[in-house]
Amino acid sequence: MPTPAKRHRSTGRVTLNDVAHAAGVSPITVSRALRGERAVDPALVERVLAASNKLGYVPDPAARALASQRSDHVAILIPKLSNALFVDLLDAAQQTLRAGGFQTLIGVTHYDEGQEEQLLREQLLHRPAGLLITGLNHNAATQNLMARSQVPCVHLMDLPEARQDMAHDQAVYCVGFHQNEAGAALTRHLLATGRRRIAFAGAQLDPRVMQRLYGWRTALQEAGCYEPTLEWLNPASSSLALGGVMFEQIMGQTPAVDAIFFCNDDLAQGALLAALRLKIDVPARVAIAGFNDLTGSDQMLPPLTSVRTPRARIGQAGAEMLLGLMRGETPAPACVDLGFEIVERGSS
Amino acid sequence: MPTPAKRHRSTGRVTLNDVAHAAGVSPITVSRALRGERAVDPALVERVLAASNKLGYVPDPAARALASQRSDHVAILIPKLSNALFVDLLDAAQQTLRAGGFQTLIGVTHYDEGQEEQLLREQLLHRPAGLLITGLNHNAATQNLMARSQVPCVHLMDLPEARQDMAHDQAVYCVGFHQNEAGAALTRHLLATGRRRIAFAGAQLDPRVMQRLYGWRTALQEAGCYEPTLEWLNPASSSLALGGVMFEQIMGQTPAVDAIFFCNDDLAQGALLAALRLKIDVPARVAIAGFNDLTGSDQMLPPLTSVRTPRARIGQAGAEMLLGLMRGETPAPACVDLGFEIVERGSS
DNA sequence: CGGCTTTTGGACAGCGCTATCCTGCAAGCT
DNA sequence: AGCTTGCAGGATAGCGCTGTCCAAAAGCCG
Repeated sequence: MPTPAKRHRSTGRVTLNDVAHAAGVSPITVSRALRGERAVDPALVERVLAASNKLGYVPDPAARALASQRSDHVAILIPKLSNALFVDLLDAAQQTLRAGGFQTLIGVTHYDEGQEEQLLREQLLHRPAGLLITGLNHNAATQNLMARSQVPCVHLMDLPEARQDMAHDQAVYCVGFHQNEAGAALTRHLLATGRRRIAFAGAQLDPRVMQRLYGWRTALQEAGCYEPTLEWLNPASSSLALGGVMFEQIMGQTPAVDAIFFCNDDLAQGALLAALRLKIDVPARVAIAGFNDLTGSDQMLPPLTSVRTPRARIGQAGAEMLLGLMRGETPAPACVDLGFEIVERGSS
Repeated sequence: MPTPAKRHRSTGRVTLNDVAHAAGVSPITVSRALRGERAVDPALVERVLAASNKLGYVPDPAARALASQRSDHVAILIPKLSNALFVDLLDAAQQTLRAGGFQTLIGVTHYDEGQEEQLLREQLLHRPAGLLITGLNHNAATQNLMARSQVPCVHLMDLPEARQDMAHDQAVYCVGFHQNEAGAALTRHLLATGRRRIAFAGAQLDPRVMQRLYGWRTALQEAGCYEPTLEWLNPASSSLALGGVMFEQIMGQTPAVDAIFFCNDDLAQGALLAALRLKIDVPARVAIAGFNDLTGSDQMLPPLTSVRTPRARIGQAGAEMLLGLMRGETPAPACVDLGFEIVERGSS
C-alpha cells in the first residue's frame, strides 16, 4: 500500500494544532493569543504569531462558529435592489464590514413583511454575528425573532420619533435621518420660492415614503395650503416610467398645481422627461422636486432639485456601530442622525 | 443549587440527536433520511420527517460545514454595485440561489484583479459550495485559486471566443453572450440606417467594453468606414455626467461624426441630455446608441436605441447551472449563449 | 439451498475550534 | 511563615454534524 497510515479524512488544512506544535505551546494558548481573548505572555504571543505566519494559518470559520456559536457573518436586509438608494447603502455597509473582518449576507425583502420574517429566520440559523436591517417597522414575529436571537442589530435609514419612549429594556440602535423632517424641509423650500399648490406624488408607499408624506402635509398645513386633492399615491414600484405617468396624470387633472414633490428621484426624473416631451415648462409652469439626489439628477434638464440623503454614510456608520456592538461595546448615542441637505437646482 | 446537572454549554438547539431519539433511529439515519444521501427505508424516512417537523429541527450550517468541508454559501464576485447591470445580475442570482437553499456572499472587486484575488481568497476560507464570477479574464493567481479549490464555478456575462480551445482538463462553465458580436450588431444597425462616421465612446475599459470595441471596429472595417480617430476611450467610471462630457468632446473635435455608440447606457443617457442642453438634434444631426438597455433608456428624449442584454436571465441561468454543478451534475452545454437584442428607438 | 453480491442501518471517530474547569505559581496580606 | 488572592497556561470535553467502516439483512444465482 503506497499511502501510509492515512487514517480518515484529513483536509490538509493548517490547523491551530499545527501552529501550537510549531510554537511549542498548547492549542488553547494559540487560540487565546490570536484572539486576544485573555491575557497571554507577550513572548508567547510573539512566538505564536511567528509560527502562525510561517505556516500560513487561517482559522476555519465553520469550526469557530460551531464551537463559539457565533459566526463572522453579518446579515443585511434591504427592501429592493432596484432602488439605487439601497444599493448605495449595501455597498457602503458591505465594504465597512469586510474591513472589519465580516462577511455580508444579503437578504432582499421586496417590501414584504412576511418575506422579511422568513429571510430573518433563515439568516438567524447561520448565527450571524450581527444584523443590519432597513427601517424600524417590522411585524411582531420579526421583532420577536430579533429580540430572542440576542444578535446585535442596527436599524438603517429611519429614526424613531423623538416622543417615542425607549422605556423597555432593549435599546434600539439606528442610523439614519428624519424622513418626515426632510419631507417638510423640501416642502418649505418650495413654499419659500412662492409655490402654493404643491402636490405630493408618492409610489411604493413604504414607511419612509409615508413619513415624507406626513412631513409634506405638516408643512402645507402650517402654511394653510393643504388640500387632500394634492396627494397622489400609487402603490406600484417607483420608476422613471411611473414618474412620467403620474406627472401627466397630475397635470391633466389638477391644472392649478404649481409644484410637485416626488417621493423619489427616479419618479421626478421621469416627470422631467415627460415635461420635455409634453413641452411643459419646468420650473416656470410647474416646479419639480425629488428625493435622494440619485445619480443623474444633476444632469437632467433642468437639473433636479432634490434632498441629498447620506445613504452611503448611513451604510458605513451603521456598519461601524454594529462592529462596535459585536465587540460588546455600547455605542454612545443609540441613534445617530446624519441629517439631509436640500439641493436647489433649476427645476424649482 | 437550583440548576440541576447543567453540565457545560448546551445551546438549547434541537439537534439531530433529538430527532433520532424521537424517531427511534440512530442520528446517522436521520442525517441520511433528511439529505437523501443514501437509500433509507421509506417508512423510516417518514418517521424521521414527522419527528423532525414536530420538533422543528433545522440543521446547523456550521456543524454541517465543519463535518463535510462544504458550506451552503455561494460566493459571487462582481465588479461594481454602481452599475445597474451587475445589480440586476446579483439580484437574479441571489434569488435563484436562495430558492435552492444557498446563501449568497457578495464580493465587489472594483475592476481590480488584485482585489478580486484577495476577495476570492477570503471567500474560499468559508469553503463556499460554489462560485459565481463575472467575466473570463482573471489573473493567474485567481485562476490558480479557483482550480485548486475544486469549488464549482460559473462565469457570468462573457463567453469565450469560439476558436479558444478547451483542451485542458478543467471545463469552463459560463453563461452570457458574445459582447463583440453585440458590438458589431449594433454598429451594423447604425450602418444600415445610413450612418458612416460612427464613433465609439467607451469608459471603464473593462474586458467586456473592449470586446464591444472590437466588434464595432470589425463592423466598421468590413464597411470600409473605420478610422482610429473615431475611437474615444476613457478609463474613468461610466456615468451620466461622463457621457455628457464625452459627447461634447466628440462633437467639438470631430464635427463630421454622424453617430456615436456609447459602451453603456448611462453614458448614452448623459449624452442625450447634453444634446438637449446644447440643442444638438438627435438623431438628425447625430445618432446615439447605448448598450444594456438600462432603466430609463426608453424614457429619454428621444428614446435611446440600445442593445438589450439578458443580465437578469444570465444571473438566473448561471445560478441554476451552479446549482446543478453543486449537485454533482455536468451541465449539458458548458457554455450557454443567451444572446442579445437590438432595441431600435428614436435616437438612431 | 448454500454461497455470492447488494443493500441498509449503525457505531465510531473525528472536522477545527472554543468554553469550562483546573492547576501551579507568584504576589499580597496579616 | 502561612494564608488568601490573582493570574496565566493547560487538560478536557464538547459544539452538531457527516465520512468511513462494519455488520446484518436481503436479494440473486445456478
